[in-house]
Amino acid sequence: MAESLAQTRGYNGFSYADISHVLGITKASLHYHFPTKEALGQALMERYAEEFRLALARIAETASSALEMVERYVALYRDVLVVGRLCLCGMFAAEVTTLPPGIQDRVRAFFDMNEQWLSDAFARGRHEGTLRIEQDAAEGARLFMGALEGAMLVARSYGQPQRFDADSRRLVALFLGAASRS
Amino acid sequence: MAESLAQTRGYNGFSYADISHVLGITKASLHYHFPTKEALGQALMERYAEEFRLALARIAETASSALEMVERYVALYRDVLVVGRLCLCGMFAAEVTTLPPGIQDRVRAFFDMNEQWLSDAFARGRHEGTLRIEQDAAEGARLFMGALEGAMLVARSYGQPQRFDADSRRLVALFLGAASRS
DNA sequence: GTCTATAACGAGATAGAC
DNA sequence: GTCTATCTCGTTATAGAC
Repeated sequence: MAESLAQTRGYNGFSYADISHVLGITKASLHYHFPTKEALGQALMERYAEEFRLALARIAETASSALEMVERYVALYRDVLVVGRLCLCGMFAAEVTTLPPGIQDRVRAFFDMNEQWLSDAFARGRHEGTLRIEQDAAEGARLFMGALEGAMLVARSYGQPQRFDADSRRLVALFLGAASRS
Repeated sequence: MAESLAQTRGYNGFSYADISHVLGITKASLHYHFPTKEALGQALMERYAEEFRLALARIAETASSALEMVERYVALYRDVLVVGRLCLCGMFAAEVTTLPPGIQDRVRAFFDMNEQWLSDAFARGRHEGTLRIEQDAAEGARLFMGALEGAMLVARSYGQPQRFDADSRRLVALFLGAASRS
């Protein structure tokens, strides 16, 4: 599928021919659905962001603590890493200078959404008394998201998801923890 | 220059033609110096890693504290970000599945070198009593390096190096700080 | 070492039949 | 919607003159 190829090889690393082989249809048929590669890239980003948005909403509704929210957030990333992919937006962010502007905008919008959600999670942690870090929740959210993207990037280049696990555990522990045992 | 193009657009985002235009020579002449793109990519990685190695050695020799080591390490990354580039290895890490194996190896070797150096810096911080984090220095080094790579990636997609500055300041503060004022 | 010229291939994209 | 056929362009790479 196109999404998988984009997350594995990047926007400049896959072609209409690659997708058509996997799907068993011709390039011309693909162009019927997505006239240009820009349109294809936009559709990919749109769907990816929408599914991620839904997943985050589900977590926010059902999680019983800020810690659980963040741990399940990390698991979303881990799930794509273990199958050899990167976050689609992390991948596109690396290639951003070569992307059509319409796709660049969507990359930033995805990051914005993630930062907002994490910011809410950390604010909840503060309310619960489990936030370990004194700082502004929004600023912490940026650091956290960037650190996760980087941890994925490096871990995948080694083919070792465990590297991501170690990093993400430490990272979560830095931000949130059990309430003080008083 | 080829290095700049690779750090800005990625391995799959530049061509012999791009470089030849910038250098004012023909593609054929470029092929005389670098017969294949794989050879060109390897040469790029080799030089980048060697210059980084020298820069790190200089810092380790002249820095007067672990905090200064790490701050100057962060400045190395910042310097490439402010001119719109990524760390060459961060970029290549995103494209790693599309790279010739000989280049993949060098990407990992670069990360290994960075982790080792940071690990030494944190060990020094522990010796000085400025290490804030209880953990294994090597594990902290991985988290730190990955977080910096990710912070660059995200900051550049916004065209805002200040994002990187905010993240890196927080990150450094998490790991190292002034000695307790006792 | 650098050039012109060209090969060989894959990319994104279109026309038009079915 | 999917196909065959084709186009145009950019890519890596080579041959051979200067």
